[in-house]
Amino acid sequence: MARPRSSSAHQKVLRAALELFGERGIDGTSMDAVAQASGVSKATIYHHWADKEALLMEAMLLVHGLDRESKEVDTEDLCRDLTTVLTRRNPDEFETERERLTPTLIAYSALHPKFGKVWRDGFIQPPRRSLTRILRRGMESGQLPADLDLELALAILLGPIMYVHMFRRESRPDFDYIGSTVAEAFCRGFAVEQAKLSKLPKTRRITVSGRLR
Amino acid sequence: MARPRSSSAHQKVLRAALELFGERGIDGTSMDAVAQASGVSKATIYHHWADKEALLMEAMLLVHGLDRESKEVDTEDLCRDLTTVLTRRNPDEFETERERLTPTLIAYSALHPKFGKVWRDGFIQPPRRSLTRILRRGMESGQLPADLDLELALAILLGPIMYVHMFRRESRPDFDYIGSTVAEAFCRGFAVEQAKLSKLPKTRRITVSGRLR
DNA sequence: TAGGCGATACTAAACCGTTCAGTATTGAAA
DNA sequence: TTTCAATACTGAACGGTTTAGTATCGCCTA
Repeated sequence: MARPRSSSAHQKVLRAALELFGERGIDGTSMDAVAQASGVSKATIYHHWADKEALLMEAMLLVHGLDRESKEVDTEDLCRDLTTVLTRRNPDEFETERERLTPTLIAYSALHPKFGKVWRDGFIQPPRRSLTRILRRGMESGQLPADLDLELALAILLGPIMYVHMFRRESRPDFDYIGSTVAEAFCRGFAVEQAKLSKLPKTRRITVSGRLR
Repeated sequence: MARPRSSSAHQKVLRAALELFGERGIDGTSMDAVAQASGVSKATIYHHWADKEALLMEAMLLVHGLDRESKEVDTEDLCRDLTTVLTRRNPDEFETERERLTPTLIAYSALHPKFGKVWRDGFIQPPRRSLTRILRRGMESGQLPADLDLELALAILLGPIMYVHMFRRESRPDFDYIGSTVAEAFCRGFAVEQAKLSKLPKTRRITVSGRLR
């Protein structure tokens, strides 16, 4: 028909929104500020997005990567598979923005359950599912204890990475290094062969799913 | 002089603020809402605190426990010491409030560096220091590799607990269980005796401070 | 009787979302 | 190639709401 929407304006707004959301928080960023920073008029912004939340949602999708191919890995080598998933980088170009946005999204998700569900389903669950599949295979093949506490295992694998994301941002840590180290430490700590070699007295053995025995 | 300030009003405001900050976030909580919820007039609130940030600060101190005895532990048993620190509960009565407030504080700290510094110095650093001391002893005594990457070790120890706090709040996890399991897994993964028994091929040995060799 | 207290009104600023007149840009018909 | 209708964009203004913080009252108590 007639004039199509300017995708350049669309992109400029998204970039500016990302920048500002990360810098000042979501509540701390007014639509006027987005308009000014992007150079796109507020009226136009409201033609492209219904409201601030819609803009936030698309910005989040952009920064987290829209594709999210969650290719599965299965190389028989438990530790290698875990490492692969834990060191998998997101399609990056928005790494900085994502890093800065993450704390804000955590808080926002805690306060807005609806948004939180979308965020978690889209970006927290996928790696959890990949890891879960690998762990289950390990349990079935006997490499891991059959009564492994999955929830705890996921926390042990993903927690350190999140921790570093959260508190060591300025020191620009090497996430590949962390991911592989965590995976290997996990395997050492939980793989059945290792457990059998443990010299820890039985009373302090880890049962992993139950408490200490 | 004359009439002293009502400590009851003071407490009521703090409690209400905690409740609301946790429930709606900091930016999402107006001083009017605090006044209404506490039953204390806004004028009185501003007699007790200079501004919203001062109120937030005191509320945070309250919820995190003002005392914070950071008793050191040293029982020659590395793993036991780590477990002790990781399962140390805070003086509780405000557990619920603290749990709810944490995501908000993470975001707020990321956006307000000044506040963030106080928060981290007060409540993130102490356990880190305790653990660091224990880890150093382990390195000196030879129980841990001399070139252990402290930053990474801290992430591995504290990350899983934070992860569970963050994402598994509803499932009411048992933090003592997590703390002790993480400590023991860490010891298995990194203690030198265990490492020597490792059957992993040398090329996949973990050097812990450097990358993979 | 000095000063804390509650109630309420107030200010100045910021916010979101809407509206509108005027201008620029487009695809398609002529 | 020209024309034209349809739509997007700008810039500015505006309404209604909310905010942090101040000010002004009497009332009440240590």
